[in-house]
Amino acid sequence: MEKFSVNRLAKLAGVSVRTLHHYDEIGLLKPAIRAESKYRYYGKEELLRLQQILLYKEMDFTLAQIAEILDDPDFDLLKALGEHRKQLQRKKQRMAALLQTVDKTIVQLKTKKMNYEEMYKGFGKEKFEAYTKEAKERWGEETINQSHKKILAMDKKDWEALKQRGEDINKALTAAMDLKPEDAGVQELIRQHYEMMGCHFDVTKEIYRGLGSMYVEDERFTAYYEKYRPGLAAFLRDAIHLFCANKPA
Amino acid sequence: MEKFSVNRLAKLAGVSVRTLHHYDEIGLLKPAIRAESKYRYYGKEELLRLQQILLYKEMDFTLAQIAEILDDPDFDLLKALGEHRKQLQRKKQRMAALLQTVDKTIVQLKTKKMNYEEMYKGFGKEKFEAYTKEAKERWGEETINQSHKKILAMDKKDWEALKQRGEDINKALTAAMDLKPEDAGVQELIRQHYEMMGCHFDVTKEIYRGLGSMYVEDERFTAYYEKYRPGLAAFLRDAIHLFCANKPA
DNA sequence: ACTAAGCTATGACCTTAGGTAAGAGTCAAG
DNA sequence: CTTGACTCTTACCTAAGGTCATAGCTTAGT
Repeated sequence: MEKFSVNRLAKLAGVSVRTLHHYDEIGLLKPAIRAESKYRYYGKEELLRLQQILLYKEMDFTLAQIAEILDDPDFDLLKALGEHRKQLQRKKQRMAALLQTVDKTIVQLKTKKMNYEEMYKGFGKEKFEAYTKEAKERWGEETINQSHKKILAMDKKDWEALKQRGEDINKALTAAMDLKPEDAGVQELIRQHYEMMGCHFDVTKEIYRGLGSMYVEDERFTAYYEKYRPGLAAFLRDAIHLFCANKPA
Repeated sequence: MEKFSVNRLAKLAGVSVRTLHHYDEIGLLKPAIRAESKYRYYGKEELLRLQQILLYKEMDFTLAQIAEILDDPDFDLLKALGEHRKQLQRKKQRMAALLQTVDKTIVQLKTKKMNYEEMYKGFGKEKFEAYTKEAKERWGEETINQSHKKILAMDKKDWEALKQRGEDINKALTAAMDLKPEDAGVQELIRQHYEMMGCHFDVTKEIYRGLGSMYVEDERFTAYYEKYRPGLAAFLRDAIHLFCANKPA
C-alpha cells in the first residue's frame, strides 16, 4: 500500500500543505497513519476522499457542508444539490443586478461628462447651473467635484479631438437618417461611435446598449438630438441596439 | 444643525450600530463630534457620506476600495467602475459554470437512480455489476453507497407507482413518435414526464434540458430507448429541448 | 434630585478557508 | 554524520461585521 506524505498528496491533488493541515484540524480529512514523528501519511482512500472534497468545493459548498455530505449517511445529496443550485442561481442573478447598477452608474457618469462638455461649449448659464445642481443632488458634493476634476485634468488636445470626432460622426449619422438602422453604412458609423466612446475606458456591449436607451429615455439627450433633427434620438437608439445585438461578445 | 446618535443614524441608513462602530474604527466614517461621554454624534454630512458608502457597497466594492473612491482625489472612478464591472462579470460567469457543474451532477445522480431501477427490474447480473463498478469509479465507494441507501429508503409503494407512471408515459411517447416533437399532444406528454421527474426534488428547465441531451449522448440511455423503438432517443431529446425552450421561466 | 429603563462605549472573541512565518524536529542522500 | 529538504506545532492575519459582557451615560417619570 502506497503512502503519501503531505507534500506528495498536496501535489497530487493540487492543494497546499496548509490545506491538508487544515482539513486534518477540522476533521474533514485525517491521515491514514501518524508516524511517531507526527508526520502525516495518507493512503489511496484518503486521496479518493480528497478528490471528492475538491469536487464539492468546486461547486462552492462550504467545508462544513462537504463534511456533512461525505459523513452523514442520512444526508440527502439530491436535495442538497437542488438547494445549492438555487443558491447559485440567486448569486448569479445578484451579479447580474450588480452589473446593471454598475452599468447605470457608468452611463450616468458619462452623462455628466457630456453635460460638462455642453457646458463648455456654452449652453447658457442657467442650464449649466441646473445640471450642476442636479448632479450634486444625485452624487453628493464630493463625488461630483472629484469627477469634474478628472474631466478637467483630461488633456486639452485629446478632449478637443474627441469632441470634433464625435461631432463629425453625429453629422454623418444625421445625414444617414433616411436609411434604415440596419443599413451597413449606418452600422459602420455606429461602430465608429462605439469605438470613440470606448476611448477612455471599456464600454461593453451592455453599457453601450444602456447608453443607447438613454437617447430616448433621458430628456436632455432627447431634446439635444431632436433639435438636431426630429426622430434622430429614436433612430440612434434603434441603430445602437441593433449594433449591440449583432456584435459578438 | 441636527445631530444623530449611532442608533438614529443606523436606523436612518438601515445598518447596524456595530457597522457604524466598525466604520469609525477603520476610519471610513467618523462621527462629526465625540461628546465627553465618548458618545458619537453624526451630522447631515456624515449621513450623506454613509449613503455614498452604501451605494458602493451595494455594488460589492470592499470597504477599502470605497475609502479610496471617496477620499483619494486622484482616484479614477470610471476606470474603477470599468474594472469592477469586469470582476462582476467574471463572477457571474463563474456562477454559471458552477450551475452547469451542479446540473451535470444532478443529472448523473438521476442517471444512477435509473440504473438502479433497471437493475431492480432485472437486467441481468453483468450489467448491474458493470454499472456499479463504473459508478464507484466515478463517485467513490462511500458516495455511491449512500446514494443507494437513499434510493432504497424510498417508500416502496411510491417507487412502484412512479415507475409505473414513467412506463406509461414512455409507452405513450413511443406511440406518439410518428407525430412531430412540437405536436401539442407530444408536448403534453413531455410536460407530464417533466413533472414526474420533479417529484422528488426541483428539476429546473436547465436540468431537464441536460437530461434531454443525455438521451442521445449517454450510450446507456440511447441503447435502452433505441431498443424500445429506433429513433426514440433523438425524438425524446428534441421534444424535451423544445419543451424547455417554450417553457416560461 | 433620584431612579429605572434604555442607550452607548470599549473590549474581546467568533465566523471562512486557508496564507504566512517562526522555531524546532525529522528524513534521505552523500 | 552532515546537509538540505521536509514536516511538525503554534500562532497571528485576512473582511465585515455578529454577539456577548461590563461599565458608563442619558433621559423620562416621579
